[in-house]
Amino acid sequence: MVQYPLRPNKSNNTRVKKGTWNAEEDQKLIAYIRRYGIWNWTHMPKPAGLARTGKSCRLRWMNYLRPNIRHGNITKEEEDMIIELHRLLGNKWATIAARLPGRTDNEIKNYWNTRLKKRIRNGNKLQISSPCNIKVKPSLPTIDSPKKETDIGSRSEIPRMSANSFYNSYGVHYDDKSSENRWHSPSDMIGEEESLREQSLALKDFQFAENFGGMYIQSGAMTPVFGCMQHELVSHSGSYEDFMMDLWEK
DNA sequence: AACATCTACAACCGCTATAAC
DNA sequence: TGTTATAGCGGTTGTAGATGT
Repeated sequence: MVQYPLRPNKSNNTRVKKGTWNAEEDQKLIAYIRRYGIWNWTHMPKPAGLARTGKSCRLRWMNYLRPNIRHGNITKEEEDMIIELHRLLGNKWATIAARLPGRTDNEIKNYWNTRLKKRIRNGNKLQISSPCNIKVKPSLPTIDSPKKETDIGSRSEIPRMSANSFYNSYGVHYDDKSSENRWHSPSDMIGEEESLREQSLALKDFQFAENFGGMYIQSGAMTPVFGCMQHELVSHSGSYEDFMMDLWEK
């Protein structure tokens, strides 16, 4: 869509392509991540054979190529959730996106800016067809820092560990040992029923979902830092504190 | 049919947070 | 403690396609 010319990259004098990604570039990025995983966005483009910045690769992956992205129209239910969550959180697009499985922050931001905002501007009240029953509670403290009540929705709500950027940025985990040699996705691993259960959790307990959302939605399939699989996250029967303690003791 | 305007959305940019050194 | 590298977020831009005149 957006077409930009190749520009010289100041740092290494290579030419960096900008603008819309084509199918060949998508294939290169997918193939590379399938083979090597995501180790460093900045240094990935060159070995992947892409004349793109790491930032551009990350954006393309996160917003379009990542498994489990839902392409297509926003449903009425999703719209209701966006409206309600925006009312509660403001422009915290990433946080709102974490409540809507398969939707990206960019997509939600665009939807708001191009459709919903206009309705407000025109003086039409945004009516929610069915209440979402979302309650915002004071946040739980994170592992390494106390929580402020006003900090709802910020990135700091995701439990931090030394390698936090690892699971934050790794949209997926590819298991070479898998006999089927294919991507794992939350629905692959935990099944539709568990996926629905997770969504239900998200609605029932905002904060619980906040912490799960950071790991589950952003990391896609697995949290290697914790050494546990997604189905362990969603099937944990105890409280959030119990869950975190279990992880630390592992 | 030709042109103007609008809409949707992919992708960019600048900034901040965090980790590593 | 300061600096640097990296990832992530939110605001904004640019353009293809749709719609209106």
